[in-house]
Amino acid sequence: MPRQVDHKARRDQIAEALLDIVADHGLEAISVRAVAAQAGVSTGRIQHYFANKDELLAYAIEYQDWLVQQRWNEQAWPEGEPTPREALRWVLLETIPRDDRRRREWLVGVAYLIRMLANPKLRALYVDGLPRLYRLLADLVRMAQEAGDIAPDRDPEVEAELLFGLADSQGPPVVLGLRTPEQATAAIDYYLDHLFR
Amino acid sequence: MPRQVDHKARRDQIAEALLDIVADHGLEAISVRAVAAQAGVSTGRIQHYFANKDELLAYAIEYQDWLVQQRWNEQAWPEGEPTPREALRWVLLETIPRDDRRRREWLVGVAYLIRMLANPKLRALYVDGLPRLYRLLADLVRMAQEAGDIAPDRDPEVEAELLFGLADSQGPPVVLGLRTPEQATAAIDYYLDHLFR
DNA sequence: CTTTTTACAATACGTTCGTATTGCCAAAGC
DNA sequence: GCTTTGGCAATACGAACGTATTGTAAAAAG
Repeated sequence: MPRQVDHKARRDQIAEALLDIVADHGLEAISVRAVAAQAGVSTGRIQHYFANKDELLAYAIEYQDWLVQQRWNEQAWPEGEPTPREALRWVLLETIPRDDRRRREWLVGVAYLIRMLANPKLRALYVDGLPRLYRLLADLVRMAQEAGDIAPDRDPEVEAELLFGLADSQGPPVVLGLRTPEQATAAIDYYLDHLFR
Repeated sequence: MPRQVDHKARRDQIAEALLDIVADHGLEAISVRAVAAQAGVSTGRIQHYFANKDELLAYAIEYQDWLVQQRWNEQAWPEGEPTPREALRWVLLETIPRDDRRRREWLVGVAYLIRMLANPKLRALYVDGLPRLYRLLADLVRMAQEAGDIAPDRDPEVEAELLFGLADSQGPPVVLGLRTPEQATAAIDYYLDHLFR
C-alpha cells in the first residue's frame, strides 16, 4: 500500500468547510465546487473521500454531532464536581448560540431540520438527543430538590420543560442579533434564581 | 388595456406552490420549474409575475406573513370577549404546528431563517414580530394579575418568556413526530393551570 | 528496480438551472 | 375592424451543477 493519509482528518476538513457555508448561506448554497473552494481543495479530492453529495451532506452533520458530543464528554463538567445548579446552568448555556462555534452548530441544526422529516438517519440525531436532554434536566432538578435547594412542590418534569423552553427560545433572537448572548444568559440566570432558594 | 386578471391572486397561487415545496423539501428544492410544476402553470407565467427568483422567494414569505396576520386579525378572538387566560391560551396554541397549515408556516419560517441573517427585509419580519408577541403575552399576564387570577408576585415579563419558550420549544418535537400536537397542548395547559389559581 | 495502488488533479459530459427572447391569442380602445 | 397591449406559452441560451472518466505523481510491496 502506498502513501497513507488520515482519512478522518481529510473528511473532517471538508465537512468543516461545508458547515461554514451552511451556517452562513444555508443548504441551498452547498455545491461540491463551493465546498471545495471553501476548503481550499479540488473537487477531485472531495470525490475521492465522498461517493456523492448526499454522503457528504450526511457526513457533515454526523461530524458536527460528534463535535458536540466530544465537548460534552470532555468539558462537562468544567471544574470538578459541580452542584446540580452549576450543572443545570452549564447545560442550559450550552444550548444557546453564544459564540461562533455554538452559533454555527445552531444554524446548521436549523438548516438540516427539514431534511430530518424524510431522512430517518438524520431524524435519529434529534429524536434520540432531545429526550436524553429532558431527562438530564429533570434529574438535575430532582437532585437539587433532594438537597433542599429547590422547593419540593416543583414538578421536575415541568421544570425541565420550562428550563429547556426558556433556553431553546433564546436561539433565534440571539442569532438574529435581537438579543445579546449576555441577555440570554441573564434570562436563564434570572429564572434559576427564582427556582433555587 | 386588454384582458385584466387578478394579479394578487395569480401571485398568491404561485406563492402557495412555493411554500408547499419549501415546507416539504426546503429552500434547496426551489427552482422556477419546480414551482411551476407544483402550481400547475408554465414557467412563462411565473416570469410574467415575478422579475426573478429572488423576488419570488421574497414575495412568498411576505404572503405567508400576510396569511398569518389575516388569521390573527380575523379569528382572534374566537368567541366574543375572551378572558386573559383564554386569550393567552389562544396565542400560545397558535404558535405550535398543530395542523397542516400551521405546520407549513412553521417549517417555512425555519427554512427562511438563515436567509434573514443577510437580508434586512426578511429579518424585519422576525425582528418586528417577536417583541410584539412578548409584549402581548406580558400584557395578558398583567391583566390576569389585576383580575386576581395570577399571583401578584409573578413577574409578567418573566412569565411571558417562560410561556413563549414553553410554546416555542414544542415546535421541533411536534414537527418531527416526537410529540403529538395534543401532548404539546397538554404541556401548555398544564403550565397555565399552575400559573392561574 | 519494477509493480501496484493510493491520492489526488484535471477535464469532460449530460442535466438542470435562471433568465432572455420570441411569438401568439384575446380583449380593450379608437 | 384595426391597432395596441397585457397575458401568457414555448423555446433558447449560457452558466452551474453532480458525477464519470482519465491521467499522473508518489510511496509501499515485491
